[in-house]
Amino acid sequence: MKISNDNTIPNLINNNIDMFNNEHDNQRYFTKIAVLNICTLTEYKLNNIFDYIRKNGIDIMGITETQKTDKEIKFFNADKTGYKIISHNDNKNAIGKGVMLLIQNNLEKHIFNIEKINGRILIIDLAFRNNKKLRLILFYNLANHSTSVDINNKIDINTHVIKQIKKAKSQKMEIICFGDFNLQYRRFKKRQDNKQSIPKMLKIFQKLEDFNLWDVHKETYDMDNTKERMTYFGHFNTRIDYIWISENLFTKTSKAKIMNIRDIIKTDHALLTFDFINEDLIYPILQTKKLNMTNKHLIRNIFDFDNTEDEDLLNFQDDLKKVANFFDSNGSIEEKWSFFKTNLLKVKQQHIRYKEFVVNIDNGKTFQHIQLYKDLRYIVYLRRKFKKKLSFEKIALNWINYNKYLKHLVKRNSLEEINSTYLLLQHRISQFLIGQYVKELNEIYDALFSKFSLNMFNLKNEKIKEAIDKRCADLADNQ
DNA sequence: CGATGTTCGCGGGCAACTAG
DNA sequence: CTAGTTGCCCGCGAACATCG
Repeated sequence: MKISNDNTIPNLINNNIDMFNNEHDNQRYFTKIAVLNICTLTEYKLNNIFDYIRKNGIDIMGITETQKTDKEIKFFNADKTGYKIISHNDNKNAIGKGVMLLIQNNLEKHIFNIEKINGRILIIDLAFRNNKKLRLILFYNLANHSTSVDINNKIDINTHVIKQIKKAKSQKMEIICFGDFNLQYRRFKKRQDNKQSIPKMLKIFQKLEDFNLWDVHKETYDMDNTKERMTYFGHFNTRIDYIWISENLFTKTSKAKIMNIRDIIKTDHALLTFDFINEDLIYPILQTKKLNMTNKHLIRNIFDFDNTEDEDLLNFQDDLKKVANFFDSNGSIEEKWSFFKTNLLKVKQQHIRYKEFVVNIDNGKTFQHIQLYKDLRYIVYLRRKFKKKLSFEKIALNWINYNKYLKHLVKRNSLEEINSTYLLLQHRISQFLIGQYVKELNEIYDALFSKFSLNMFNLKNEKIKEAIDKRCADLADNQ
């Protein structure tokens, strides 16, 4: 098991934020996710669920098999305080289908995209600061697969899910894929271990693993080596409910549980929960984008015939002739190309020396990516937030994080003259001093700007000098 | 929702001008 | 000479747009 070495430890900063909102102690630090097959939703059950999630501080709760239309759920008389309901079902034929998501109000406003498929899949995309995105995929698969039609439908649902995961991966989103899969991992594993062919239905597990998603409960309980924990208690007890999450989330997971809450809510499934440290996801420390240092110079290899020994050149020609005999002039253009790539290039690399050639990326065009410019933009961004009432409140709440970053920024640009300003020393900020804060931000801005323009000036001069030098060299060569 | 980019109108600052 | 007027430029922020 590979885990990246990001050992995020709870720190003082976040504890302070907790104190700020003293409602639930850990709420701000951990985000809790749960999923339950409700086995037909009723008004009574819904109220019980709300009661339960409020008590346990669950942020996002997935419910499967509601068997109720969106309208019916809308008119349930339930105390929804603090949460929003997003339900989805096939409104013509709601039986045996229906998924629903209960999401905390302060997370709900981060939603920027909702997709609903076949009354069985509910996809919700959330966006957070710093280009962090999270995709929730809640799904409830067909329960029976006795007929070939059912099997095909089941596979169809699976492919939908896989497609959406693929899309999310390509957009670098974190993924939580959870729900009642109605498929047993155990069966997949057995087939795989015995090197038997895997039924199409079960291939979804293969895909999930290929996408580097983790079955959080399997890993937490170490089910591969110990006894399996069941999630469904019917004629046979089986494990068919899962929460699969992307690697980054998995590394930040603190707890994962399979719980029996059947004495509170009547259903034949267990409740699955897990929580993760949300520090870098939902309440991040503000940062501007990091510079991509690896791409600063493009290194290309160029063959250097002039400096290659004569002997090697002769060998090269001999080998080339030998290889050329295998060339198929009737082949397609792709075949010819791959022939060239695999054979000729190989021979060339064997005999001919090559030198490294560094391609400089034009700095003038990439000035927007230098740290100084980013910092400059950051000040503008911060100043704007200060001036707006709503965003000011947000800043006030998270001031310690902003303050920390601002201090970093000042230090990074070694703006000594700014170091002792009022703004940087405050642990709390007051709305009555906004004018003062903006003034000080302007000071920082001015200092940064003068540095920036100096930088640009130097850069420009360098380029001019470069151009002149080059011309001189050309001139000398020509004479 | 958040990040980023773009457009556009407003007002301050400044210079040139003008009326008293 | 001075106080007020006009016109212009520029920077800023609000608002809008776009993407994911």
